[in-house]
Amino acid sequence: MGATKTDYFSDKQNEIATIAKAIAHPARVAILEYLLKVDSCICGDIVNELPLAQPTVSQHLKELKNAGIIKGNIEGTAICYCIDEKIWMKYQKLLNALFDKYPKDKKCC
Amino acid sequence: MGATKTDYFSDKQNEIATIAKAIAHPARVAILEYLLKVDSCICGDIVNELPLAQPTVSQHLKELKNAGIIKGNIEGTAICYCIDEKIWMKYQKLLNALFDKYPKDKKCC
DNA sequence: TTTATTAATCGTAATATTGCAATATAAAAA
DNA sequence: TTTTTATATTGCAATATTACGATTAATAAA
Repeated sequence: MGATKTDYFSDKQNEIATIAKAIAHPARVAILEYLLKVDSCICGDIVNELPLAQPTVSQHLKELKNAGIIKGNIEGTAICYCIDEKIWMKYQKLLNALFDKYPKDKKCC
Repeated sequence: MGATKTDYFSDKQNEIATIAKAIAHPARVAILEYLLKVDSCICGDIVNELPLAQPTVSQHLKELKNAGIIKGNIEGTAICYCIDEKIWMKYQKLLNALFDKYPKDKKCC
């Protein structure tokens, strides 16, 4: 098979899995860290920052865009990428909500 | 290809990607939420909780174990699963460190 | 010992992901 | 218009993931 049975799970469970999937590749982590570091829109030098071919980087950018994490504005020939603050905060909250569920008073193990 | 070029990225970037990958499936999110909800070691009823076949659940449990997130103690015929608190907290911190990098005073977009 | 019971492993099919060369697209520069 | 520059898309090969039936392994119960 290979296809995830998303129908069997709740919307929230699928959403968390989708967020995690977007971050589940070191190249995409590197892209996000770079966007966070430069603290501005990046026009064009993302490909030069990564040790991957241009089509590969473009594909990873597409996945981040599909997840809503980043957005791109056309700026002449280049495209200006940056993190979507609203979605970024939303995803942080969703992941934290999962991690915060750990009980304060553990009863075993 | 299909194989991630982990050599090209930093240990931290790979680590974050690995954590995210472990959570990047709704079944694994469901397993974690269940373990968090019952707040105790679970001996045997994880398979019944999920809408997937036993070998599939076993495989997902294996991935969570490989990521270090859960641990299993043999308890008679059953196996007692629970979340590894230390790793759980560590992963929360690592993900939060990434999300917290968002600049307080954004300069563009 | 024989018979459940529970979970892991094996084998395999279907699908997804990763990566890149080649090509296409679109806008700026000459 | 032609050329350059920057990014996207296509097509494909290699590998990974997801899922499950069949089987195995290990312990408990009869």
